[in-house]
Amino acid sequence: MIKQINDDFDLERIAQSGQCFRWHPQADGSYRIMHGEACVYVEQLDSMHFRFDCDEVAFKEVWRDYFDLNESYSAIRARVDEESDPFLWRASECEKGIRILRQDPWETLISFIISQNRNIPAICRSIELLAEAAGEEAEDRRGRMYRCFPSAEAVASLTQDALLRCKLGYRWKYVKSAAEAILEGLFDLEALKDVTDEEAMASLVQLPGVGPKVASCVALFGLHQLDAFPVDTWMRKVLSNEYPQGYPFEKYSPYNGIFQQYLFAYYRNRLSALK
DNA sequence: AGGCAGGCTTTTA
DNA sequence: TAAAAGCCTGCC
Repeated sequence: MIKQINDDFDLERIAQSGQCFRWHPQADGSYRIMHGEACVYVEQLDSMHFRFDCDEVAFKEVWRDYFDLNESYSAIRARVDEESDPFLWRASECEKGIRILRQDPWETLISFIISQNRNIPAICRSIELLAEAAGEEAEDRRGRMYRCFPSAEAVASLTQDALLRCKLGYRWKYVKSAAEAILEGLFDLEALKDVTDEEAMASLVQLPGVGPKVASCVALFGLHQLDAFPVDTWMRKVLSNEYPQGYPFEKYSPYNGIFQQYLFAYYRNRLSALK
């Protein structure tokens, strides 16, 4: 099924943006993308055309929403002025095509708890091991098996040893207690979609192993709060090197998170070697 | 009280 | 050997 998308949409840039960990490049040039219970193959044919290996119903009910295709990123990007903010302008020109995926809040929470103090290949490996250990098995459209992201119940039932075999290290306790809090109804992730990003952050940081960085990633990537602005080691460098007099958050509200993605990707993927 | 050093598992380059 | 999309604890 071929779709024409008339907006910023670049699979490779999204894959390298660090927001998703279950996009697997295939030999045929497509990505195999797992999301909750679902799996799809997507191939970019040119700047506007994409082959989705799924039926129309799945596209309408799952993937159009997941890729946030009802939002115009080019319109949001047009808010940046080359004269007044040349660094962000260059970053957004170079990285246009990134979109903020509407990922599952639970999967996002666990993924970013796992991400702390680790690089991306290691994060992806732990998530696959966790899916292997506790996720339901399913078959994709090409007849290959895959593992869904495991439920809170399945994760909560894993032993310390099983979690350590997923290479979680000291984070195993954080993963387990987050799963237990959700399972016991002490923590309602879905309800956080309806509160402000400040309130969601305040709530998320109460979970053990969740600090400001992980909480803002969950708000942005899992709750689709587009104003959330994760600050990690790379963003600290961007802010101190490029915006020593302060970053204009008010100017880009309520889309600070989208611009954060351009800055982060631009700095990490293109400029880091130069500095 | 609030800031800061040190520790934490493992992988990657 | 250092750094990696950090966070927690304990100390001052």
